[in-house]
Amino acid sequence: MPRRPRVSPDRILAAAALEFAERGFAGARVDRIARRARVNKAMLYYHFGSKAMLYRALLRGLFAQAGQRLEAIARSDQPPGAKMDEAILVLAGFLREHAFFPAIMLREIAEGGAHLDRDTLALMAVLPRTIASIVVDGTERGVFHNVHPFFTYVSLVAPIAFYLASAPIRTEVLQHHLRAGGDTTPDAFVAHVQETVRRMLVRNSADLPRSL
Amino acid sequence: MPRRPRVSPDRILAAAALEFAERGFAGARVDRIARRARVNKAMLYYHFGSKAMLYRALLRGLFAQAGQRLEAIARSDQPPGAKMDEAILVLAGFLREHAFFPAIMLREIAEGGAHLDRDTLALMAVLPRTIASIVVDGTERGVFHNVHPFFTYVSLVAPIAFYLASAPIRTEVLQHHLRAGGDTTPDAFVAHVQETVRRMLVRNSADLPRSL
DNA sequence: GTCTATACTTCGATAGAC
DNA sequence: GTCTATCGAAGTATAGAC
Repeated sequence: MPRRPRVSPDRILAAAALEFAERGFAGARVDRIARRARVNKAMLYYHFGSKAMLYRALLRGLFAQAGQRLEAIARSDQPPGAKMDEAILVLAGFLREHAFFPAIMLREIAEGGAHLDRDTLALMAVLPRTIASIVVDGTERGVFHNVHPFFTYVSLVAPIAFYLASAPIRTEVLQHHLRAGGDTTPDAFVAHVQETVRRMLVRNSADLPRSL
Repeated sequence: MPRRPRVSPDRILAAAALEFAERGFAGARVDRIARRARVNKAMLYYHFGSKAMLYRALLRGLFAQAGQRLEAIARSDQPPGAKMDEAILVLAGFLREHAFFPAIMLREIAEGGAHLDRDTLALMAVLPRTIASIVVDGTERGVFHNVHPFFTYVSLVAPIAFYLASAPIRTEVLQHHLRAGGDTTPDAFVAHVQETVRRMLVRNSADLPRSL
């Protein structure tokens, strides 16, 4: 059973990810994507049909994978607090593995989903729903403080995406000697978000790690 | 002393704000901005020189105003905890007054400051620096837990900008019956961020409001 | 300061050979 | 499946009259 050649589409998707992250949907140039993928433009259209379809194919893959990882954690057999800790770690890990993804997320929020179809939107909605399910579970079991499930999602995904996507502008600001941000590492920031969410959700201070 | 006519430039800036927020720098169309401002394109170029200069003029004004409001709070005579509470309220208030601003902020982070000059970058950097100064002050006075000042800034600005900018996509998701987010209000979300940051910064649980 | 008409460029997409 | 060449639309910017 001969498998279809996957190398060309995959290289195009990888190139598109970089281009869309750096320039946004409107700013991305199909010629540049093709060149970066070392494929000619006609090939790109042959595989994906249009710029918009290429964009959606990219986002579907990204959100599907991220959603699956989070859902696995939600299904796992751990106390809610541990699930939340791991969810933050895994989501941040996914965004760091795909360094172009944070910028695309921020842009897509700002864009209001203008270039997305129903399917892609549905895959995107898995993320907040999964985090919300962990929050609801913890609240019902009485181990979490009563916090709005969707607010919890925003409180963790926004800082992570914002922090990771802001690396270029922080470098820019540093080069101009404007000093805002200082020295930080992604590891430290993810730990900070975990700690923040723990403090946000904890019921009694006895459960808090270290010194509150 | 005759003052120059400010109505045309102001209308152009207002129209540009909407266009850049909805479509981003690359997606924005100068024709559309001119039409929305009810001036012809030549007028726009007469006042602002180019699309990029118009964009920068808009961002300078926005960040200058926002920065001034935050700095006034930092200078005020209040305990650090009250300053932080008010800083969040005022920053969120500013973003809500200028409903197009959150989307522009997210886009500019993703863009890596590509269309900004040194001046605009400097005005932008005032925001994290001012929040950081409040955190450092509170930590030195011993009323705040030792949290990274820049992390604190990201932890409050990112959720607020993300939440406010996500209104269109949340509406979109709701219309497709995908249910993620549910019923929320900006007021409730801002209160949530205040509470989150309080819990993040508080030293002893006795200082925590309500039941922790 | 304000307008119309247009020059010049870039971009998404496709035709058609192999 | 892969390529070259190119079309037509859309975009930024400006010339030049008033």
